[in-house]
Amino acid sequence: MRTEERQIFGEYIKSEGLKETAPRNRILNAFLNSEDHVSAEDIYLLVNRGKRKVGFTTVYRTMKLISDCGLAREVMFDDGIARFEHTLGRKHHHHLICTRCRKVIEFTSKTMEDAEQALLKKNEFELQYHKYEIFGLCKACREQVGHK
Amino acid sequence: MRTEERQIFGEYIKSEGLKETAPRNRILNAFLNSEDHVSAEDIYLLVNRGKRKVGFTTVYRTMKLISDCGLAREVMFDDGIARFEHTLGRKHHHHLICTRCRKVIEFTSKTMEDAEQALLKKNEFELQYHKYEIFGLCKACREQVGHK
DNA sequence: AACGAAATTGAAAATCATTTTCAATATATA
DNA sequence: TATATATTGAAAATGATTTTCAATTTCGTT
Ligand SMILES: [Mn+2]
Ligand SMILES: [Mn+2]
Ligand SMILES: [Zn+2]
Ligand SMILES: [Zn+2]
Repeated sequence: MRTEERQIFGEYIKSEGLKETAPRNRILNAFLNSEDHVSAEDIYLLVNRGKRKVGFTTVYRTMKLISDCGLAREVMFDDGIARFEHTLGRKHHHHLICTRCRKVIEFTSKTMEDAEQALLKKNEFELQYHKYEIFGLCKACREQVGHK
Repeated sequence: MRTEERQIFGEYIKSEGLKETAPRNRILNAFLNSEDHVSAEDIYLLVNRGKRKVGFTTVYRTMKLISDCGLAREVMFDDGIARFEHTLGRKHHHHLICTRCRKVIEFTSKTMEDAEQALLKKNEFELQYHKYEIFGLCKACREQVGHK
């Protein structure tokens, strides 16, 4: 499984004159088997469930490679912890983040993108990247907290 | 000048059983005389231009008081440095940030706010706060960099 | 005006995610 | 297999912010 991703990573490694190693493959596997928005620590824990250990440093370095070759994107919410999400075959999107249970809902909005285009034009601003994050309570948490 | 702000701060200090001190007043003055989006370091430098020195710790602590009493809001862009902006009499807004010269343009958009409302309703999500930050090149930088 | 309880100050140490350093180890090409 | 080059990971460094704590200041009460 995840043949395409592994191939992209392998080719990137080769093209950069880097070497294929066991730690790198284990980290790539952990990431490919993970759900969205995993931190370096998440990966570190996933990768080190067995006997052989991989260091934190290598996790950080390899997640950078995985990002650089186009398989992941680093997102930074409000807690100072970088997280990685899959990018292959995924569309650009933004996030609704539950401050209680940390659930993340992804969204896109044509209306908003259009409004942004107009805004950029009006301010003669050239977009490089943007982040739109909405923090609050998800449905489940809202019910548990008793907000109406 | 800035009578109202000083009064709000003074009343907050009193109501919390805190004490009015020279360092606090100097930091408040520096903030009140500053433009938007100043960092703790900015305030530290402004406050320490003269003879008497105020420590970094006190700047951080006092900026928290200034925020807590409603005169400032802490905003965190992409560089890991907290900045403070004035809130008294200002409307909610978001930011266009030039990655080259660090100029910040504030904006609001009724269209976007409406789209967000629809999004929140659709996802049964209760808003607490949100951030919308657009990074790119301002007009001046675009011209200097030679982007069309 | 002086007293004294309580708050404040700021230098230094701690925090915490992430990065850098560097000696030991692994990979890949000849 | 030899060798050049890249990788690893423990430990130290980083950098913004917070915490600690002994010395100092504030302010209501004598
Ligand atoms: Mn996402
Ligand atoms: Mn602003
Ligand atoms: Zn939730
Ligand atoms: Zn600019």
